Amino acid sequence: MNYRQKLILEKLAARDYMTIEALAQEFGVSKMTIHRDLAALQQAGFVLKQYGKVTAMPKRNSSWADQCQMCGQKIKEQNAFTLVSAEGNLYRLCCPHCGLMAYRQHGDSWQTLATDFLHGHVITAFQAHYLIDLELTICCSPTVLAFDSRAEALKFQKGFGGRVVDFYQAVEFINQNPIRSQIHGGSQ
Amino acid sequence: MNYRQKLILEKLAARDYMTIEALAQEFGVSKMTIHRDLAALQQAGFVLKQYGKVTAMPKRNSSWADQCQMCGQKIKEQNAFTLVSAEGNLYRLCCPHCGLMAYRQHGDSWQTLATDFLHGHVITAFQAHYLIDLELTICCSPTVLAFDSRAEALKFQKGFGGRVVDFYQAVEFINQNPIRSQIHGGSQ
DNA sequence: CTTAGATGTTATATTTTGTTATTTTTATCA
DNA sequence: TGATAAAAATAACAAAATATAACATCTAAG
Repeated sequence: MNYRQKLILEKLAARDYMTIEALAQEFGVSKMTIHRDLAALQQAGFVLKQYGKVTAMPKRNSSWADQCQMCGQKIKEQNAFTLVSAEGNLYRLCCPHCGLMAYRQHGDSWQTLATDFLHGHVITAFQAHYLIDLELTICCSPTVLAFDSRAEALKFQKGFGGRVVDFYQAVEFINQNPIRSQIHGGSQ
Repeated sequence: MNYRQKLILEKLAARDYMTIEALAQEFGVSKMTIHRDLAALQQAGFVLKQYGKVTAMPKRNSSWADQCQMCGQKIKEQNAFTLVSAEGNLYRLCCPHCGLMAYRQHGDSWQTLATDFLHGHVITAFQAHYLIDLELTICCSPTVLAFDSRAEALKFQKGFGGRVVDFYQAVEFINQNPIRSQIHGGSQ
């Protein structure tokens, strides 16, 4: 990353977004050069290029939301779900149920993280095991629980029933089960 | 380090960056000589050469984050990962899992440090040995543990399974996001 | 005088940037 | 919708800026 690219990031930190045109003007350089800078920055995961403008990727260590952006409930770390959409928006959800719904809405996500329900550690959502259709309601209904270990998920299932599925099967499950609270209508 | 090189460092401490051209002028010396000075300073880790410009390396005594900048968890020193990117930004991560993910994002980094999981001392990440695919979850999943000694990593592996790999293999492991129905399947 | 180390000069390689032509995306209107 | 125009992105190439290598020159110490 060169010095101009660093400056671009600093400018972006202050504003909401910037146009390619404006950046080219400010640095007295061609738009092509800015395009190249932004391509590099996007490659490195710092910004998001968007037809004429750039937005900064969210800083994930600041302003950690404590309300679910899907259903509004207070988020408990033990069950939390985090999603960074391809558009660069950060979503914090209260549980895999809301997390998977958000994933469905924002589809092509840049990063998706779930929390192991038993140990409370963070897991890559794609690799997690999900327990659905179980005889227990935690947080939202229909309840979905995330587990790191399939063995533990199966043990949990012994007591509470349901099915242990992978990420995409869980998304499919959410798709088929109409739910009550939905914030945005936009889906593709 | 000669006297002129010491002066270059002093000048850089004051400003954000300097051009090779300007330095050559200020010292009344050819650009080639400045190039040689900067090559030496960069070799010693004091500056960063950047096609026409030099910037000083960051001072690492400032604002030591205690939250992982990848997943947000509180950082335990025993497992911490530190990354100084080429442009001088400091990243603190909770474990090698997040550390390697950050490395993937920030690519060519100036300095990358892991912590030996058993003894807690800092090691150069490139020289460390990593245990992946193991039957134990620490901090994040998929768990990656860093060891200074390969022998100790192998002993650890005896009990908890997994594979001992080098830095680049570990990065490769993190790069892959396989959708696996079973994580702790004892793969060798 | 000889030699080692530092510096300068020149030629060549590499990187970065700008320009143009072409393709892709978005907006507009019937 | 679907056709069309406008805006923006991309690719390919040429030009400019910078870096590097090889060698020449200078200086100081022995």
